[in-house]
Amino acid sequence: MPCSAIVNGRHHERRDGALATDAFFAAPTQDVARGLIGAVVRRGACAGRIVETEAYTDDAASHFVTRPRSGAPLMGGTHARVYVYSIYGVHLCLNFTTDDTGPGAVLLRALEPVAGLGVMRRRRGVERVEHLASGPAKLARALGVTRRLSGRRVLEEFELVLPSTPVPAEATPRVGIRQARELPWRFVLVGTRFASRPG
DNA sequence: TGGCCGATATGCT
DNA sequence: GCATATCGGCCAA
Repeated sequence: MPCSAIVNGRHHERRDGALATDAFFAAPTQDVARGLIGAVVRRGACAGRIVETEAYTDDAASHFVTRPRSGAPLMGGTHARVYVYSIYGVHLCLNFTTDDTGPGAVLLRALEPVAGLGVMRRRRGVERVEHLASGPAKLARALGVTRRLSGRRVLEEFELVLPSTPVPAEATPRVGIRQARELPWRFVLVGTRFASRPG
């Protein structure tokens, strides 16, 4: 979705922002989670605006702690890598690893679909656009994520365009966890209809 | 090797 | 709002 900045000799407003770099993911995990709100992530024909994320570090709910064999190596040893995990047997969830000084990953929880809606509908088996990627496992399925992506470099598997103008986001407790519920490390785009649940 | 639990989704009341 | 399918990952034994 790149668009030229110059048309007919005049500068037009840029709708797209900067492409993310590996350095973007080296920052503290909460900053990366917050910074991804409003970004557009693309994989193949499918793209969506990120409207909900969560940060995980070395807290008690983090896979760095609860999955020391499968999750910790990526969360603790890398940034700008894909971390895919399975949950409840039949679901996959998509994370990007963060923080070049310690363990961290951001869970992508919901997208506002912007391209490839037909492919997403086929993969998900639902019609309503609000339901295509309104949850972490729905999102992973809509984008065609597989376990084989885990460990790959994020920017080799996805195109990621960061917002060009500030985007309002709200911080809330994370969803579906029992430990560390008090930490406000879930970020939701203000006013979106595409989150897994209200802010 | 068995048992428990989970960063969920879906369908039904 | 609530029940439950389903199985990978982990650990105790």
